[in-house]
Amino acid sequence: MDHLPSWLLSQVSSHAHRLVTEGFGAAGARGYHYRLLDSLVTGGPASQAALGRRTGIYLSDLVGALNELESAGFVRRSADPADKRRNVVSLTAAGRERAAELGERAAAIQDELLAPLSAAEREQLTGLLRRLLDHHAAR
Amino acid sequence: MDHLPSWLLSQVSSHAHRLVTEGFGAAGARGYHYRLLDSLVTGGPASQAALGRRTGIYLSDLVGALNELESAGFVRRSADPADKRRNVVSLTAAGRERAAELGERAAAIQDELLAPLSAAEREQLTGLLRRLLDHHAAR
DNA sequence: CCCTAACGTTAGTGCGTCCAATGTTAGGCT
DNA sequence: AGCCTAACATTGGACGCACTAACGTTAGGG
Repeated sequence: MDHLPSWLLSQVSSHAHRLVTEGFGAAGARGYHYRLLDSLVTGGPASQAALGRRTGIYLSDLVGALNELESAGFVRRSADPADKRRNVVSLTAAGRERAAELGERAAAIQDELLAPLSAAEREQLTGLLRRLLDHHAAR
Repeated sequence: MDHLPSWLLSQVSSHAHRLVTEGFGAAGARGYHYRLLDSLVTGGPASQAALGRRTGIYLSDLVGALNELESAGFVRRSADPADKRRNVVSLTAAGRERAAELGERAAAIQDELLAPLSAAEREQLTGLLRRLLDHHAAR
């Protein structure tokens, strides 16, 4: 069975997931929080629908995650004057700090996950994964 | 964010997971079933504890998965005469057939998942993943 | 002979992904 | 203008997988 890439992938991903939930969990966060904050940092404010497209998170799950981030003061929902259907989600100052904090944790997690690989191998891996992702993300 | 391997890994793994659950789900199975049947084919009969070690499935989850496989007639639990604590889990004839059927599906899923990669690249990928897995599986 | 460890089982948690249904608002078509 | 369809935010639910805690039973070593 250990010859099948999907098995390997799921096993490695399971370890990765454990590292991520441990690392973020120790800070009282989870994967969705980081994904959202990071997307807001690099992509700017956006409606929830746009945020969902950017992060790959389902709209229904986004609601809950944003509720958590909002009541923690990291994020703000404001009505879009140009389109009353939309909430414009943006970072607060605290949210920007939080994003930086979680970013550092993410880097540490990265390092632990990829510990056995050289820098060149890490790039190889990300290149291959990226191509797989691009292929499948295109539906 | 798309520069972080753990993000890539989780995204790719998410697509892989979707393909797997779709592929197996269409046959009324799920990942645990295939993992277990395959492990029984390649590793022979074993106690549940040993099976858990071989597949990486938690003992507690194994119970449920084996219940499903057993009531479908694919697997048999028999008391180990040498150790009354153990159940020896073994394949039935139907189970062997089922394993072959799911194996074919697994191969098709593989192919779909790795479609954009050449044979050499697939080996590169599995090599890298395997090294990550070995590193982290060693606790 | 007792203590500890291994075994199988039950129950419950958490995260991430996904689907279905609802009410609201925008925008295109006629 | 009015209608219809699509987009948006939200709720409530489901499932797969990983993981923990607790329990009773049995083996085996000190």
